[in-house]
Amino acid sequence: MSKAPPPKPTDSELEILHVLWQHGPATVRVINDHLSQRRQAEVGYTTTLKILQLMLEKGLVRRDDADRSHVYRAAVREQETQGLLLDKFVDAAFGGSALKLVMQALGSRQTSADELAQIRRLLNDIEIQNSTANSDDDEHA
Amino acid sequence: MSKAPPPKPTDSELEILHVLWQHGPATVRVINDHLSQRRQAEVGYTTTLKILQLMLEKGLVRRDDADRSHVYRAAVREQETQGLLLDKFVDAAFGGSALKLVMQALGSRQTSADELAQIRRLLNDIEIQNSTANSDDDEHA
DNA sequence: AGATTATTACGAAATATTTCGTAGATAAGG
DNA sequence: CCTTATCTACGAAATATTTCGTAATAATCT
Repeated sequence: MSKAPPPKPTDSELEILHVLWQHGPATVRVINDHLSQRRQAEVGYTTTLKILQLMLEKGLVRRDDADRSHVYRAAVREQETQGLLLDKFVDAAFGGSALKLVMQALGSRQTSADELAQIRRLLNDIEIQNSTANSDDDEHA
Repeated sequence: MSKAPPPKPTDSELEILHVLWQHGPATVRVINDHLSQRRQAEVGYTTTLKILQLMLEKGLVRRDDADRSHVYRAAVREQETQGLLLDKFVDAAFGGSALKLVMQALGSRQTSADELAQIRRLLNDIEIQNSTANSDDDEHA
């Protein structure tokens, strides 16, 4: 009885997680520099520090405080976190229909031929999985 | 000079918009009943009223106050609103990559054969549009 | 009419999130 | 050693969102 899954990150927390996922473990200074670049305005150093401290309490990051400048790293995986957020978002914005979301994402923006090809490959993979999983239905073939 | 596009709805506002999109114009009472059902706990009547009043100011809903019980209706379209939210979400959660979002949505959940077929149709449509839109490049053919 | 009920308007408390200032400690430079 | 810079911890202000209580008004019922 010790598992309390980390909660859904807030917007700021997610922004920090992006930095950690892409950059790897980093100090507050490094993270803050990245955030400041990503936005128009400077981000206060202690603002970033504070959010990281809150994230630590929530279990979203871990830290190594061996040195004076603590080093933070993500404690949640990118894909899992995105999956969690996606579930919530599908519910909130698309009434739970992932299909509608995909249709909207593909329909209302320009998608390159290369990306379309990737999606087709994924569709093929999924159908193969579906058919092997359903082999009871198909056994006559 | 009179266009101020309605802002991104909050979570509660979106929940109300869902009711209005599905049910059509409705009174506070009706909307509140729907919300109360959708959740575990009762929602205070004046809570719903208050949010609707704020939504009115923001231009997210319109109201007919001819009768004593005002009738509210959505002032933003479902698809447009979802598109707006999707853009923000793709940026925040997937670093701007709609492709990643689609892959995640399709990959990490079960998708029926019927849904897969719908997506294939959409992909075909998009490719046709891409090729006719690019006819400048292809005119030599 | 008088009492009860339903409704709107409005202020403000409750909650969540973001932001920053200040204090204290530690390191680094001169 | 003293000054300056950097860092952490912490409190709290600023902002956004949600929730609800109260008062005023209008409709309904007996």
